[in-house]
Amino acid sequence: MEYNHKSIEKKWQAFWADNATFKTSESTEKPKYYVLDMFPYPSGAGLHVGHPLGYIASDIFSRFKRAKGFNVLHPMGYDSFGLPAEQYAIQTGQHPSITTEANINRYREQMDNIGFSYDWSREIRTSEPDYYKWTQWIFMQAFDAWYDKKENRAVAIEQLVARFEKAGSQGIEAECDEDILIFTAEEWKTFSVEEQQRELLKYRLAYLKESTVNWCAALGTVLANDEVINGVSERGGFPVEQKKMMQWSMRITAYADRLLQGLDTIDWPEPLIEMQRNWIGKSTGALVKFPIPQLDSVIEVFTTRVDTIFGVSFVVLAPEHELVSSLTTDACRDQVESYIEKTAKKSELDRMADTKTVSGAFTGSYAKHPITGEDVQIWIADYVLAGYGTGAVMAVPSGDQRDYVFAKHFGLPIVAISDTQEIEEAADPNKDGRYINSGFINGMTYNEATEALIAKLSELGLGKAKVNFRMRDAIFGRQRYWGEPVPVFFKDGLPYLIKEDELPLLLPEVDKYLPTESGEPPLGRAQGWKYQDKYEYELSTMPGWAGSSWYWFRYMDPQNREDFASKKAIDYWKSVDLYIGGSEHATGHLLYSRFWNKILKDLGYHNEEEPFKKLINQGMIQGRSSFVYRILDDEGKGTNTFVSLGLKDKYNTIPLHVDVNIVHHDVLNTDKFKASRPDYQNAEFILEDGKYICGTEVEKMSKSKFNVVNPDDIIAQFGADTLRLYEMFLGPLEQAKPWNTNGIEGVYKFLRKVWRLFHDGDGNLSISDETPTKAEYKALHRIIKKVEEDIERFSFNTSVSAFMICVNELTDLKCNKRAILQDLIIVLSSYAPHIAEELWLLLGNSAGTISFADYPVFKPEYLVESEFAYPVSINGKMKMNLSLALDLDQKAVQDIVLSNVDVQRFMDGKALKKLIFVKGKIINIVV
RNA sequence: GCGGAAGUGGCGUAAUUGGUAGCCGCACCAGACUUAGGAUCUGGCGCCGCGAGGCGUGGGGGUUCGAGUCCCUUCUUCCGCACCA
Repeated sequence: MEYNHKSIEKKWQAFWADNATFKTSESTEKPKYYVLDMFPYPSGAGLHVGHPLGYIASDIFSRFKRAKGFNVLHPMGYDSFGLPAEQYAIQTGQHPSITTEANINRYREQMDNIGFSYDWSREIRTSEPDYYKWTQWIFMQAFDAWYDKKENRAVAIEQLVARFEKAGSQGIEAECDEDILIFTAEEWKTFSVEEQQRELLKYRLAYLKESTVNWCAALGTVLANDEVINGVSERGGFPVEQKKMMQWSMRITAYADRLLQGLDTIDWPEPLIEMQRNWIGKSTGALVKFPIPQLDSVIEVFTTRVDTIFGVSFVVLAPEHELVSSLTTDACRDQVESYIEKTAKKSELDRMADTKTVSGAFTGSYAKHPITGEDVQIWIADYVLAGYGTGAVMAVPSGDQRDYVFAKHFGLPIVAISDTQEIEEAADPNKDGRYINSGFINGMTYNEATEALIAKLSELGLGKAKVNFRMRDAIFGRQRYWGEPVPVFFKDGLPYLIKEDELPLLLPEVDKYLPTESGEPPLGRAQGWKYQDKYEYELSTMPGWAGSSWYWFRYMDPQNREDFASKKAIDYWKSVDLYIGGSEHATGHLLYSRFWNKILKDLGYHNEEEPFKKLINQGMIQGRSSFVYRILDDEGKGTNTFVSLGLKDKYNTIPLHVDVNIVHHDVLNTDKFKASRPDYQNAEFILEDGKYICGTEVEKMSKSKFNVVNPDDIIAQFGADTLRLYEMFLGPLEQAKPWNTNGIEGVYKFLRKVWRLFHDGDGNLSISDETPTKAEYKALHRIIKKVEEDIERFSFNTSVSAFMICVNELTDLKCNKRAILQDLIIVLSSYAPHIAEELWLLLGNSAGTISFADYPVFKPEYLVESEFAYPVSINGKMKMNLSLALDLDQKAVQDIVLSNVDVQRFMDGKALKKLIFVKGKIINIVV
């Protein structure tokens, strides 16, 4: 019988499903191991060959760990709330749940074809009420919690209320809004319920507040910072503007330091850690106050270079700064107002693109320098961002390039403050010199000056040391339909949680998925959707990241109706040991998940500070587009003649994308091409060497570029095992690479060779029970060792190569020994499980037990040879073969070396200086 | 501009982590078998050279008996952030 991937793979996929082979339970003595994939959003396009790359790697890893005796949790589910299904619903009127269900079924079918070892009994979908009940529940925990800076953790809100009742707001250090009230216990008790609630809202981890948000008019919703890329929406690329709105937010900034520190404790790719660090953006500096006597007020600025304070020649406010209008003098009002109007008109995108032009306006007012008391001009300019620091900066032209350019442009003074500064051409921010023109810090070093200035400013009450973060709180509400309803109702304009036993708050039916006429979100269309028929529910829904920020817990105990997961399950599975997914989630999902994990930990639901111990980013698989070259006639119109790549420069041509599925090794199948479209029916070709060669280009894989390769097609032709091996063989897992079907035959051939090892020339099963030879053991144990080493360092591509070498050797040895083949297919079964299961059965084992078979133990003695020859160099130059025994000591080796005739001739009477040994093997002789 | 990753045959890649550069596969070439297939098998395949031999890991320099690997310098590509005070 020949290798028939179709029947084998269908058979074993059905077997695994029927026997629930990969169902996992917690009641076992085995050590646990949790392997997680980033669950997909089920889009309408289905999977292309790029999507399963990470899933294949995690499946190989899971199967390997299982074979090595671990109890492996390897689940899969769907992040099924999201924009595309809703956009489709708006266009067609079809309920997003219907589209989503259809897409999920398609995804499932495609995944099943690849032969993954998921425990499907644990499947979850974020859009199912059973699931989002707990997303809502977690929101409620965050609403009912505040962040105690003294304990450095989140604490239940009741404890804050208790402290207010006992001692007022005295002594409480919280991460909270800035406009909190100061009150005594007695005053607190006199507050009305509304007043108390309004005050508590300023402390809650999930809170409602008027804030500046990214508003995307085209999507009709606000977006979080990570959903805005270069000033446009991540989904759809629509323009985004800044707008003040009442919005739900999550107080992620309270966790900024812990999110930063945690990065040192997890095994993640360095680029990803760096991205999160930059996103959090911690900077240490000082807050300095510049008094404005005429307003009896101050301008607060944040600076990381307080040491340069004597170089301040002006102060700049963001145009949106609240003091601008009161500071502007009548003489300057026209200019200032027209400048504010001009910058307000600029979109976020324009403002970011235009960093070259210097612009600004003088307010006409002056602030007092906090140390010297001199007057400094107050300007406004859009290079100062309202959203960072205090929205105001002290300008030090000699030390900061932006201030320098601004000062040059508007003719403001530039004062050197260090004896090493060179400021003829540009600002010089160096910290190496001693200070000059700097009052009492003259002659000091950077560290001395910084310390002295902070002490001085504190003494004056005009400044203090301050740590600032770039990260903002995460906007949590979305004015969309297809998401989790926020479990909140409004009474007297204030938000209250619904009762826990009324969860889930079900997503109501609506007649259309568009905002209401009065501009409310789609949920405003729901008929009679009121809490206890009295109060209005919150109409916005949760953002896409809500459901994915805790899902790894739900897999631990997916059917639990009492808890998001039982204590027992959480104690057993703890956290994710290995997480595989794309780096595009660096500042979104991966940060939010760490955030929610910490909230739940603080509130006592588990003990793990970090959710994902080790993380691997699989590289993106790009498309490899193929092109044909249509010849243009004299008028520049397309003819029906196409010229092969090598000859195209002789003609005037236009490249056209051609479906990569009718191109083989860059050679076009001209018959299929003609049949592909009616207007190509009479196409003619100018060939080279009798072939039509296509041009290629690496692009994103997409339908419009005709470069999408569907895993189903590959599987139909070569089988799932070939697809799995080939995706790994393509290159290092973490590297981005284009998909190229050229070369897949090599992997397919390999599997056929494996199959033939078990069969004789006539295709009959042929297995010998003889004792294997040394050479056969050597081939086997090399692959056992190699695969083990490779899997632990996630180098799957080199393992596939090693399998090929091993099988080539065994083929050459005509090895059909049971002892060798059985162990070989156990090792292979993580990579190519279907063929391994089939061969396992052919060897007479019981069906479906290979996944849990005794994994072969590597025995180094099979790789050791007692005597062997290898090349050795003398003084790194001449190379000669030496025969040595491995177990000799170095003295004995030296004697052999010196007695060698070739060595003696080369030494020509010189003395032997030393022998260079590497791992017990001599590789160089120095004379 | 700042931060990160990476440059090796015609192509994807490998190299025991400082030790015979190019494993494995694709493509290509030659041969075998074949009523010819986009099949299978065998051999060859970095570059120059008939050859012995020489050169060779983006370029230049250095450390070392020995460098794809370490150091300095420079170029190129990709990714992330981007007026962050």
